[in-house]
Amino acid sequence: MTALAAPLQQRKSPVQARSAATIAALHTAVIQVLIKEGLTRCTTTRIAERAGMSVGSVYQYYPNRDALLAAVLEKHLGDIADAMVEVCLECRGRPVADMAEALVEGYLAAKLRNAGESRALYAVAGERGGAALADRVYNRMESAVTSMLATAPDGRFEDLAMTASIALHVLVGPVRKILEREATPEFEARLQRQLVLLLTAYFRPE
Amino acid sequence: MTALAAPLQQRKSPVQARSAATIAALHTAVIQVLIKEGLTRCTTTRIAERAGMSVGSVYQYYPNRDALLAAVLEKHLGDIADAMVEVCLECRGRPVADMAEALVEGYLAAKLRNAGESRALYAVAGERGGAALADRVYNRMESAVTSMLATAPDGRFEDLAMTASIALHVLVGPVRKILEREATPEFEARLQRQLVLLLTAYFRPE
Amino acid sequence: MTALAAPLQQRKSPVQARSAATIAALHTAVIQVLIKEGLTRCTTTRIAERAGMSVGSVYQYYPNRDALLAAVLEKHLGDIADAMVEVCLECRGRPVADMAEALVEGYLAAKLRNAGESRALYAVAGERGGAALADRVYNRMESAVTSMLATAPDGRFEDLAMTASIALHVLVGPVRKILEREATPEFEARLQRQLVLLLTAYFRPE
Amino acid sequence: MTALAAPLQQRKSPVQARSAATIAALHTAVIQVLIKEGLTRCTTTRIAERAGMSVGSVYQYYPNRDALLAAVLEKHLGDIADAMVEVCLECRGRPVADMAEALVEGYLAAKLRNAGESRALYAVAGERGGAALADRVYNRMESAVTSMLATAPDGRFEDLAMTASIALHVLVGPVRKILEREATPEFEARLQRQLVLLLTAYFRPE
DNA sequence: CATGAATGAGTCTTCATTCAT
DNA sequence: GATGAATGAAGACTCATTCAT
Repeated sequence: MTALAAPLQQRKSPVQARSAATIAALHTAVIQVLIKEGLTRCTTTRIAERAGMSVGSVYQYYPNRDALLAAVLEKHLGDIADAMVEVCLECRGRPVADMAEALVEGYLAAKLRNAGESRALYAVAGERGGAALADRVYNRMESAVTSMLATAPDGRFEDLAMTASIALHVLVGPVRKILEREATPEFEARLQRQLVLLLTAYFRPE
Repeated sequence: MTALAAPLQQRKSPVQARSAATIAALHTAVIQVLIKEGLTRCTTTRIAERAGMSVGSVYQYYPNRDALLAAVLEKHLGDIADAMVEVCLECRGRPVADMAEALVEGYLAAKLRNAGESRALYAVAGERGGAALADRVYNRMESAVTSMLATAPDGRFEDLAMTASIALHVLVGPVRKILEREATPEFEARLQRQLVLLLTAYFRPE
Repeated sequence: MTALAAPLQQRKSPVQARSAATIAALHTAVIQVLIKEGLTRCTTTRIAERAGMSVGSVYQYYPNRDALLAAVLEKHLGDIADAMVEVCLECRGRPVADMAEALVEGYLAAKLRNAGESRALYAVAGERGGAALADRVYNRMESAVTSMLATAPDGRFEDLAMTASIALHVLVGPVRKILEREATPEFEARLQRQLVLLLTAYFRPE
Repeated sequence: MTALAAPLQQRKSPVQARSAATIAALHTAVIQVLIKEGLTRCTTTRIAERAGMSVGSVYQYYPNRDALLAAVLEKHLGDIADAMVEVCLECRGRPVADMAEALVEGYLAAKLRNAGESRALYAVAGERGGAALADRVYNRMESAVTSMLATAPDGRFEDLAMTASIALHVLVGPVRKILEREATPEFEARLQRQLVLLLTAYFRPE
């Protein structure tokens, strides 16, 4: 994989119904192969086989391997962003402690919902282009968080946009740590609690 | 690359002096090729060429490509860990605000010192085994941070080890964000300040 | 393309009118794709798309890709042969100088009328079977030229059939040369004049 | 094959001795596969197999298939040009009849010496880039012929350079005709005689 | 010890052809 | 008859690794 950012779109859109199912099957297959074999061995052949179709068909939907991987990553990140945006909308006007909790819980939930998928895609995101893609998605989340924070009755923000950005990126590292090992639910709970404390303290200093 | 975790050690240690220089050249070459060509095109041949030696010689020092990449990643992370451990030792007994500042500044400095290298290695770290390797290194840093925090006269830690772990991992996301784009020094300064506020607030709640 | 000579004929002849139009569209499409993409990338799908029909329909008219290409080549050569035959008929009984001029002018005109097409088909003619096909067509022209030359009042032919054959093949090289580069009209004129001189001298030695 | 003209040179030049032999083996293999299988089926794998080496080795010497084919064509044409240039040098100052004969005989000899090779390469020359390559080589021959003709005591040339060019290209068609079928020696002799007459008449009109 | 040519399995990608709709 | 998605064999090319020199 070289230029993940390149052609993200599918090639054609065959009969919608079948198309959607096929694409879903493809994405699932990518995740599975990624988990089972790793990025390097996540070849078009293996993906097609796993998805129960021929290699040629893969190329009916995506112009090349990179585009397929990028699409899967984009979908994954997009889903998370969607979840976060919703969380942000729900918490408007609430105190920062609530916001902190919602943010942490929402992000953890979204990432852990498909732990395997999340884990598998770190490799894809590390590739050329993966970062740019992630960046785009994170911007959407930052906007949502920024808007939400602005409505907090008890927030004190010296640099609102930056605070929102940090609040979000701060979650990335710890959550990845959990994902990379097999964390116990108990450990998860401790971590979650600490992250809430962290953000709450950050949002309402002193 | 398939199993980054595999054989991390070099094969032999010829006349120490030459060996060290060669290995250094190899590591540098890996970084350069990684930056210029990306992980996929970071081949043994290209690395050897860049390092001014023959492919065969590479195999004199590392059993295979993965081991070489892993060694480079390990060295990179190790250097950062070293820097952080030192920072932690220096700050023992100081107030948490100082610790927060030292931590943030130390990490940022270490990562940004070789921004290209840091950026290039994200892809390697995303591969199979990269996470395990990172984990090992982070544990060392966590210990150092834990020890340091324990000496803070004004700290209040409900869950010290976890706090140390989070304090560290919390820096990962924001710093990566900076690295992935071309951030202005001004932006870096703002980010750094916010991160210090974040950790300070976290270390001394209420 | 493997066996150009294979099945040269179309499969069926549906409502004649539509059929003819479709086939014409197909031939045009072949030429266009050939010019734009080259022989290797002149695929059935691309041809069909260019011709505004589906791949399946192409197979309604030709059993396979080779047959289609062969048909186009045959048509091209056939048209040229037709033009030459006509020229030959018109010049019966005229002096060899007139014949030489008519031959040269006729051939040049026929080839240059669709310079792109002519150029594009060289690749097809180079393939297996292309030569055999060309041979057949050239025989027709040779006959016509032979008949014509036999009526010349001032011709002196030691080996009439051979002379006719050579008179024809002699034009091939120079004309191809013109086609392959972008020749100026002025250059064309010079070449044409020289070819007339050549043939005239050949037809009436001493 | 798409851009024959592209990278004509070999990639590296390994130890000269072996290199030369390997390249020769490769060229021979190309011709053989071309003859046996045709251009389309003249694949890198088949060439390598025929040459008794692995595919990888082919790429040690040529950057891609096109470059290899182009090199073979270039060598072929170059050899012919060499022969023709020599012929031209030998005939300086002689009467045009001698020149005509030398030209015809030289070209025929050069082409028929390796009839199979000549035949096989028509397809390659038909591809994109083949023409440009041929053009370059023909220019060399044209110069030689031009120089030679200028020394003829009995020549009358209205347009010397053009005459030389035509004299050369005029041979292309008829010779190809002979090569494409299995011509009898007797037929060859007749053709040769006629071509000599043709050029002689052309060089010394009236 | 160093070198770098040779190997050949393994990748991605394309395309002629078929056939269910 | 038309359509165009599916197929999968086949091709070009790469690259980790070895080993004779």
